[in-house]
Amino acid sequence: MARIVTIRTVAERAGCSIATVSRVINRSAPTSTAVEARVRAAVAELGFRPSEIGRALKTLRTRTLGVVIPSLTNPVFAASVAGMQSAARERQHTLLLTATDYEPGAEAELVETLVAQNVAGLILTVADACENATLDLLEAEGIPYVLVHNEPARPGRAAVCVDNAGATCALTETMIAAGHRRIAYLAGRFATSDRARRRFEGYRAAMEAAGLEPEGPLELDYLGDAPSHAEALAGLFRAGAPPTAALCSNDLLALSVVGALRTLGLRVPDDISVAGFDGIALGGAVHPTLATVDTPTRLMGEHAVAMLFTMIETGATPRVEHLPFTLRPGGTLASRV
Amino acid sequence: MARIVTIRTVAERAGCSIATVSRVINRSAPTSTAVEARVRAAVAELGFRPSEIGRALKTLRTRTLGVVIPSLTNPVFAASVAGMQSAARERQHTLLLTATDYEPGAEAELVETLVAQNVAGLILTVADACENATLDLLEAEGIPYVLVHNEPARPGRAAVCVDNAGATCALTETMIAAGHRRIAYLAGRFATSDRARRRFEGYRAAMEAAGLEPEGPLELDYLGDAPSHAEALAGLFRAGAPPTAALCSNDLLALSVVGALRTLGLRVPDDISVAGFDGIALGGAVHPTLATVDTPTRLMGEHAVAMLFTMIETGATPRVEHLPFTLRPGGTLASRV
DNA sequence: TAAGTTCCTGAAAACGATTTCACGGACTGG
DNA sequence: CCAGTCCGTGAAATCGTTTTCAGGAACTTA
Repeated sequence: MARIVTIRTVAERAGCSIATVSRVINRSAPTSTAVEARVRAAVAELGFRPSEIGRALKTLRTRTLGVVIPSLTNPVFAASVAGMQSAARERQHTLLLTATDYEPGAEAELVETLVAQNVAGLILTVADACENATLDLLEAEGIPYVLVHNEPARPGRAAVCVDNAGATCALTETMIAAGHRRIAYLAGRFATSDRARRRFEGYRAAMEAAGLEPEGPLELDYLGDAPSHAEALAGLFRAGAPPTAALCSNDLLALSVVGALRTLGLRVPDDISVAGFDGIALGGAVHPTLATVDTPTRLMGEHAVAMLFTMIETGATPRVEHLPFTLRPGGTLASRV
Repeated sequence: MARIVTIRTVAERAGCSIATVSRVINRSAPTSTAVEARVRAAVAELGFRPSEIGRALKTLRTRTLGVVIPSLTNPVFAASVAGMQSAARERQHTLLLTATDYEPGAEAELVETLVAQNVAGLILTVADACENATLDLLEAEGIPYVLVHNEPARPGRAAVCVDNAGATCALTETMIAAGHRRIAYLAGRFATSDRARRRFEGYRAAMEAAGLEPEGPLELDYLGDAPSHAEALAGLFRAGAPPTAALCSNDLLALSVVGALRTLGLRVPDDISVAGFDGIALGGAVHPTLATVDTPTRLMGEHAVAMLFTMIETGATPRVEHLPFTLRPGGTLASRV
């Protein structure tokens, strides 16, 4: 039923060949004004839109970018995808979106699916940006890609990210300056996030620089709910000297931790301070507001698309772009001086 | 560079024709075990994946579903897209995702783009499901689509949604039962959401049934921030008899309103109760927790995909599927008895 | 006027798959 | 042993574009 009007229909109507129609549509070669007018009229009357598939088959290039993220449920990824979508739309491209749902083997499979669709390029957030056979494959095949959120240690991989270690270091220094000495580090599962590892490094560096003993990390199930977190956290306070502050590897975790602490009868920030990482919008809507590292999530998505396009068009060599972060003060972080 | 290995390469390697390779891959016709083994070996050795584009051109049908939503930034839409993605993946399909960013003319343009890509079907959340030229166009072209979140008054449009009016009515009744008499209704811009209108109807019905005077709706800028909301809300309380409760047309608005009320020096729920609609996860993470209507957002996305597939495969006639909602009690809603 | 340019146009060959059609070989049954 | 079936296979057409190549008309220039 759909797509009954092809370039051939238009050519017939305009009384010319399909080659000429193609030329008019793409302005790929000069045409006489008379013919051009007839073709444009025919296109309008028939409501013709060239099939992206026919075009893609010939050129072996689509106007589509493949996206692989862990999950849309995390507002961080949702925001960066929103940025990608808007940047892609500006360039007349669309997004082929896939999510791994934190399933280990899914990355490779999804990338394969996307490559089979001849995407012009890929934007990914992966579990591990260093040892990653899938990325190696993309490089071997010469398919351009950009990482978002990931911060590859190894050079040669294109990425848009923040300085995770530096930001966490700065945040930790702020906590230390506020008088905290025993600061716990809570992380989502390291296995699914090299970012959590980088952030932990920043925490450790700051603690050691201040002559303090870094703890943890205490790994919490990323997908866990507040009750399961409460149980895990209770252990921290059975010890002789409980922490006065908890640094969480991301905001979603931090919000869950605040809730869990509340169920344990602890007041935030009076009994314990909490801080997160990411800067999701809702951190500012809750009470007390969440102290965190504000990262330009949406902008990261936009920049990733921009970088991907320059790679596609100019064959530019991959590079890592660090976007600025800011420390966002919040009610969950109190002074102990 | 990419995709140098085609079905022809495989045929050569396996010593047979491309037709046979196609048959083996798709099991579309019986083949001798010897040939089949050779083909499978060749496929594996060469790492061949059939081009979706070549396939699509011949069959005029892709394994892709087009999605149009207002914005990924709203967790409601992010969650339903997550559901779509997972349901689509189960059926070996991918999502071509687009967002209007609440821009009025964008719907038509995005649908056109998606149709040009020969999507197998579309899933949309539109501003107005009744008077909608874009949907009429899809019907005229015979392209299957399913609405999500929208609740079309007019029959003949496929949709997955909740009973917006009924749910709001039930929520309003709960508030009335809790002793509230003056209940304000706060809505995002009606222009961009027929859902907000349906919900308001439910509120009005419940108020009138209880012999109370419905108010408003007070339209707040959906994209506005807490300060701008605070200003608008201040007016409500300058009047002689301020409301004791505020019903918001969605959770994001409700959270923002709670924050705005706080800046006005009003305590929630002591001075005023607040309730939302949608049931976003973060409503349960804040303190006090947000009273709301819990809608199965992710499930709606999954069901939309399921419905779309039955329409595609069996040509089933469009129908509206109502999913159940539940009233979620929360700390923002206090009793006035 | 003849020859050489330029410019516009159309015929036809891709691109990578699916699918129809026909053919040959290996059966089966009388 | 022959006719009739059946099954596996390959050649070729097809899907909707873009692009190359060559030809013809309309010029310019000598």
